[in-house]
Amino acid sequence: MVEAVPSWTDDRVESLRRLWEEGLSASQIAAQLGGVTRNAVIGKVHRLGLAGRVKPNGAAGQVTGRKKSEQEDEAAIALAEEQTLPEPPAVISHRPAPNFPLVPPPAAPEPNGLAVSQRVTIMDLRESMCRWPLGDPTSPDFRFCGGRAITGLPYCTAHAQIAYQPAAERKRDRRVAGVR
DNA sequence: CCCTGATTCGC
DNA sequence: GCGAATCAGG
Repeated sequence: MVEAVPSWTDDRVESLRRLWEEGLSASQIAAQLGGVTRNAVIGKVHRLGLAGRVKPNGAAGQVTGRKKSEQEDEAAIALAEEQTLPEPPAVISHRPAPNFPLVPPPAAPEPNGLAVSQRVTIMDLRESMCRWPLGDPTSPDFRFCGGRAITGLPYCTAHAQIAYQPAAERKRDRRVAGVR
């Protein structure tokens, strides 16, 4: 099933607006919307006149003035242990993945040429590594995707798109109130 | 190197 | 209008 590339439907623009205002970076928004690049997001944001956020926001982005080395390593492990099961970021406005497949996803678009299945154990999990679960968490064979996660998100671009699929399009006519 | 948004410009 | 390429910066 090859879904046509969505455009900037009212739905998506709505999400874009909210996510942007919530302080997510363009790349993060792009990952969640899927089908668009951060450039597309930025371009749209400007066209919408949303550019210029008063909130630089480094929280969801990079850690400013932080020594990232061992610390982040432990942080990643702690994070992983704490959430062996998938956790939907609070910023998600749609719905998180209904269920996580216990098998690797099909081929995922990786423009960066990253390996799709760079599975790693919890011990090798590092910050900025995709934490998409693979297998039974109680099994010794349990692994994480391990690909390069989008900064601020627990998954790589491929898994982020699977995890954050936009809610089914509302086909219910809601134009009763305002047809325009 | 990783990332950020801003801008340009061909489509 | 759209978004890749590019720019300028952290």
